[in-house]
Amino acid sequence: MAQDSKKQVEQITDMEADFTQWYTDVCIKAELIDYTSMKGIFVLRPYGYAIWENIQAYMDKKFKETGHVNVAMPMLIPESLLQKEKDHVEGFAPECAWVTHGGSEELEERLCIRPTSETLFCDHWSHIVQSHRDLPLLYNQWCSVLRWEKTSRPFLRHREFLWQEGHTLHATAEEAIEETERMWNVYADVCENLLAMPVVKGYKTDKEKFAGAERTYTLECMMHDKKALQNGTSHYFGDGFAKAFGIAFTDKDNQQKTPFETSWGYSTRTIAGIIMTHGDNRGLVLPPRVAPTQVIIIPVAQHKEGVLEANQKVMDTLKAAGFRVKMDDSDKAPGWKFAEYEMKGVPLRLELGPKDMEKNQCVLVRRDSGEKLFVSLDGIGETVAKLLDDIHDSLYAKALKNLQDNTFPAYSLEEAKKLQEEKGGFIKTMWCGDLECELKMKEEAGMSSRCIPLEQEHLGDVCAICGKSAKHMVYWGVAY
RNA sequence: CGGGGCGUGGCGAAGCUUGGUAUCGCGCUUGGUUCGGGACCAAGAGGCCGCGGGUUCGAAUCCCGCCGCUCCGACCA
Repeated sequence: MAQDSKKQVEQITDMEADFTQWYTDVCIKAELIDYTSMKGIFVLRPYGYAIWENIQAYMDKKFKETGHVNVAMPMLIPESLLQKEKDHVEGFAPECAWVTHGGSEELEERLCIRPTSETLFCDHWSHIVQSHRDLPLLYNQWCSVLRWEKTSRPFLRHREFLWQEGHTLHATAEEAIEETERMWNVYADVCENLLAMPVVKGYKTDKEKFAGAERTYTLECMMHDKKALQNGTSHYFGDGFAKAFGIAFTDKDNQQKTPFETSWGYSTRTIAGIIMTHGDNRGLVLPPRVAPTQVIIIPVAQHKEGVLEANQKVMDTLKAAGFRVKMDDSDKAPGWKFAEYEMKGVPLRLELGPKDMEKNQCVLVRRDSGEKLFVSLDGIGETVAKLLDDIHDSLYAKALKNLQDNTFPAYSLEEAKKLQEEKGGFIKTMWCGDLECELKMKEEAGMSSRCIPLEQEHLGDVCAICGKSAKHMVYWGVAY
């Protein structure tokens, strides 16, 4: 037994010993991802991709319910197009990859592989928008984008990554702002109700906002190591892009007007969030609503008469009830299977052997708590449904506690620095709104502003950094 | 882009100091015994030792150059 448990811990580095290594181990050993011969470009393996597919299915439904349609834009952006909006090109040009040749011939104009598609949507819209009757345009696309990052890590920062990018165009600023906030709320719903990840909702400071945006709304999550992960952003562009691209429409009053734009994106980065929010030293812990397999059935003593049939019957019942269920009837030892599916984060394990068959019961084991339950096979569907909901709720509660327990107010730069060094997490302070203070916080305490939360608290009247009159309460933290 | 670490069957490593037939564990294949927390026995398969050059009778090992991965910084919607 001692040897067995030793073998288990050798598989995955303890997160307390080396959080970074733990994270990488989980990504690889849970078979989410594989490295390729290209730096920063990864294979999403079937199990990892299946998580994304579940997120995709949930989000796509929400997008369509809120009136959006999917489109497919080109992968390449001519340099001249990218350069039309000044802030935008300054933000993205340094990390663009360029296509310079077609076959053996050098191109007259080089083409950027899309790092994001604002410019493509704008160019397209400038062709098709004429009347107020053409608005709003509520578009979304599922695609991959390329950003030539200097350092990369699985899910957290890829050079190529999968995401969705929504782009919308509206007749009025009010409508566009409403849309930006609507999609921000959709993202919050995804985080909380699908992924069991509590969020801090707020908007970015000027320093941290998206290149070309007037306002960036963000969702900030806290990871197990108390670092911040930005999980979904929604941008209000005003009419800046529309003006730069010459998009105009004739309004009801026969006046030429410039429309207002939004964009919002959510990427596979969220899978890093799932891992670092819920995972433990045995591996991945998946929230039930995105888990590719919600219940893994492990027949015990499967060579004995009737065991496989009994297990098959339970699987059929659960499948018919709409659960994602698998049975592992391979000839591996049961202990191996237990460890394997724990590493892969399957929320519930169902064991069924001869002893259970006699009693018309099975064993259910929760991945999140390890709790072992002996339950009747009658009404197994209802039992599983309730347990999966319980697991979701307790994962959320645990993550929320981590967020709350590690968020601290500070009233001076010195205090913020000390809190960051000793405790980590989110530090909230009052702030005057000046860039210099933001830079000073980064310089002295190593923290960037995470967001100006929607729910403001009055911690005092003056900026914790410079002592001048305060404008907002800000969350600070070390970010991924 | 700066600093550290590492490149040897699928994975993890030993061998390198002191040059001389490619080793070990896990995994994989086949057969058998097992089966309620990572089973056991037996027989097998699998290698441009990261790449290129040099020294040498002979290089995984020594020398020069390059490439890649990884961690920590800086940078990053």
